[in-house]
Amino acid sequence: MNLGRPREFDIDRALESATRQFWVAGYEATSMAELLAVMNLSKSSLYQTFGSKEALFIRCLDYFQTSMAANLSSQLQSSDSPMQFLADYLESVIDEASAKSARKGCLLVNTANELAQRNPAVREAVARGGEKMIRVFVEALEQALARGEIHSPQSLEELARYYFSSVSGLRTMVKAGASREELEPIARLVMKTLQ
Amino acid sequence: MNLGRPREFDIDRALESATRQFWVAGYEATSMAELLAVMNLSKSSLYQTFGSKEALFIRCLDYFQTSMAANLSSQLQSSDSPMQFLADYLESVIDEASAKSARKGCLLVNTANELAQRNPAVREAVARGGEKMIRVFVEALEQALARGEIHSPQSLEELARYYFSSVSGLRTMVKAGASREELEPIARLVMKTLQ
DNA sequence: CCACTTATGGACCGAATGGTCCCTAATGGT
DNA sequence: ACCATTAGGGACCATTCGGTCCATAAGTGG
Repeated sequence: MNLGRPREFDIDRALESATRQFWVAGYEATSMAELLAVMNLSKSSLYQTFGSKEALFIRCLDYFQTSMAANLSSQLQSSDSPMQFLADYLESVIDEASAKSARKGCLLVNTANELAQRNPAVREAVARGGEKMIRVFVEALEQALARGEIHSPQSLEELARYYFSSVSGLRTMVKAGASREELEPIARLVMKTLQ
Repeated sequence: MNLGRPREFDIDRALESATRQFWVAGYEATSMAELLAVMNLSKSSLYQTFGSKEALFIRCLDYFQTSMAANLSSQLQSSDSPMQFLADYLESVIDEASAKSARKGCLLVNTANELAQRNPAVREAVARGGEKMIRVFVEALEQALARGEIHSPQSLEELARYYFSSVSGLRTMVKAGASREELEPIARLVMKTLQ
């Protein structure tokens, strides 16, 4: 039984717009006014549905996390080789360096740096998302191991964390303005370390 | 000829206080009111001396960069071995993970992620600072090479950038709440890659 | 059709934002 | 002594911030 006036907007669409805004500008630099504009909502709808800026942000983090992990998983599945998948992802990070559009990076990494350590709820959401990404990387490494493409004595868990950390580092370099020429050798070293 | 009433505060001391504040809270989340408090200045003094929040911030970035590079250099000099110096620095990053106090990371890395790509002047200041740190790392690697502690065929420049990127990645992991146990294996992999 | 519930638009809010301005204080040069 | 120049205290400013509230609209179940 669905009582009351029906909602006129789609929550997921609204979340997607909000997520993009937070992604580009960060949490602090995004105002409620901007969110209302991109989500195309009235103030009361937003507050009634999401409660507060912070609550909305955490919803966005989870939304991002979910779609990001699904995306990565499907890319892994459709990839020829798991190691190639990992190399391709590094490459896509580097591609942002020469992109004309905003280098927005990864919302989880941005958030980890901006306010994860100041806000416990945010930190947990970031940790959840990071863990999900790492699970995908572990899966890729498992496949690689089965194919004999990995000879490292490290645990796959550790390798996946190393890879995730390396991605985060590359992302920081991209944001700081590093060039593709500077980043490529780094990515190659990372891939070499995995094998 | 020094005309006019003499300044009653020490610019470097004021910069140091401001830097610490930006370091802990980030740019957006630091208000002028907080800056006035920690710098112990009146509004007019601050605006007369530094011009604006953004200009002050860039002064802070340069202040940070200078003292940071000097610090690293002296640590390298007083270290037993250059590779040990690099390993120690990674360890100091990891130490923050178990620290009770705020995990403030590195102001340059924080800034790269928060607003380097939105603000060109800031991006340049961050790039300057990053380059300075990389110079120290290159120096360490040169000493290590001379001692025969490096066998990698990579250029030292590339290795130094790899190392810097790895530090940035570790810092992100720390901010996201990773534990020392998760971080140690990453640091070991990084050091292994350098050799 | 009515009662109830939920959604929406938008006026309104106090507090905080970064920044300006003016008046007075303190110095050096002449 | 006095004037030019710079420093400092703090009132003041428009704007923006995140958030609340209320009247009205739009549905559903009885």
